[in-house]
Amino acid sequence: MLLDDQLCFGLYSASRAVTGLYRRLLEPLGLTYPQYLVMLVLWDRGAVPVGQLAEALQLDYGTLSPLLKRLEAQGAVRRVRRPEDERSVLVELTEDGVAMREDARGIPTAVGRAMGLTRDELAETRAVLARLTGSVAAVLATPADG
Amino acid sequence: MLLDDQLCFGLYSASRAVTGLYRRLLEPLGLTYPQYLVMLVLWDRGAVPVGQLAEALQLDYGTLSPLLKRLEAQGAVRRVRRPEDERSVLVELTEDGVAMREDARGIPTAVGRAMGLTRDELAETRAVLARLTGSVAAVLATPADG
DNA sequence: AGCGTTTAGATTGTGCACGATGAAATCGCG
DNA sequence: CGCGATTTCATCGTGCACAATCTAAACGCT
Repeated sequence: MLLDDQLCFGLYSASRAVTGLYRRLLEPLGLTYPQYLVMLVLWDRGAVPVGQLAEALQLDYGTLSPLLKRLEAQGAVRRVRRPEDERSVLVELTEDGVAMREDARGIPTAVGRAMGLTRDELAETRAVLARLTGSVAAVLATPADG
Repeated sequence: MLLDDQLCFGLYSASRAVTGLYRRLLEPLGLTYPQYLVMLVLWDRGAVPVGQLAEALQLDYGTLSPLLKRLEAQGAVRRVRRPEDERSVLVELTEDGVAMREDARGIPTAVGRAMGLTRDELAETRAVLARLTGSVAAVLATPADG
């Protein structure tokens, strides 16, 4: 029942440390880490509805709506209601948002370097964490006990 | 530059999934995950000053002060200024706080099961993440570039 | 003793993260 | 066609997480 014996705390610490690293790397771009994740999806896929962002990032509207509002306020994205379905809001990059991609080019490798892991360790850990996330999500998906 | 290719996103997702699992497990105790981490330290060490909690959890006063205030409001801990150094605040368990330990007994194994990893994978991942956290922290400790 | 410095902690402001609720548009079924 | 159900998104409230600022107590140096 000790703190450092539990993987959870390691996970929690590592996640916060990495977020802190992104904070420094993204500060020149004026982005936070979750905002950067949204930009990654948009750079890859182009315009997507809010719901697809929510699914890709596993975040709910309560988190994404104000986040997208801030991204829009700073001119990185635009939100447009889709004419063929007025419920849906399409999030698309502005020119500034497209241009940001250049400024963010070096970030993934910088983060990779800072982590100080071998290529194999990176891949292995990524795979294990994906399995872990899936397993935990499955447990959480069962309504009552777990 | 894809989302799922990056360990960071795996880390971020896994951390949030595990926190969600704790949310469910801790709900009967009326604790959040960070509050539970504080309780773990107190159950292990007894009364400690706020600064030691901050160091153990790698959180700053801005996070801990209100968190401890809430823990005190619900009767799990007490905060007492130390007479021999009035700057320092000692956080100690109340009787209710001590008693909570019993209710929390099953949580670590429940989490371990939900993660669905082998004992070796758990240990290995914990070790890799500790190294990663240290490496990132070292980079962040260097003032400007990284 | 006097006074600047350091230390321990609290407070404030911003931005996630999530549960709960609400509102509008669309769909489906009789 | 009418109307309840579903889908899509926004809003609100609570609780982290962190940077910046502030306060008060203790320390150190002359």
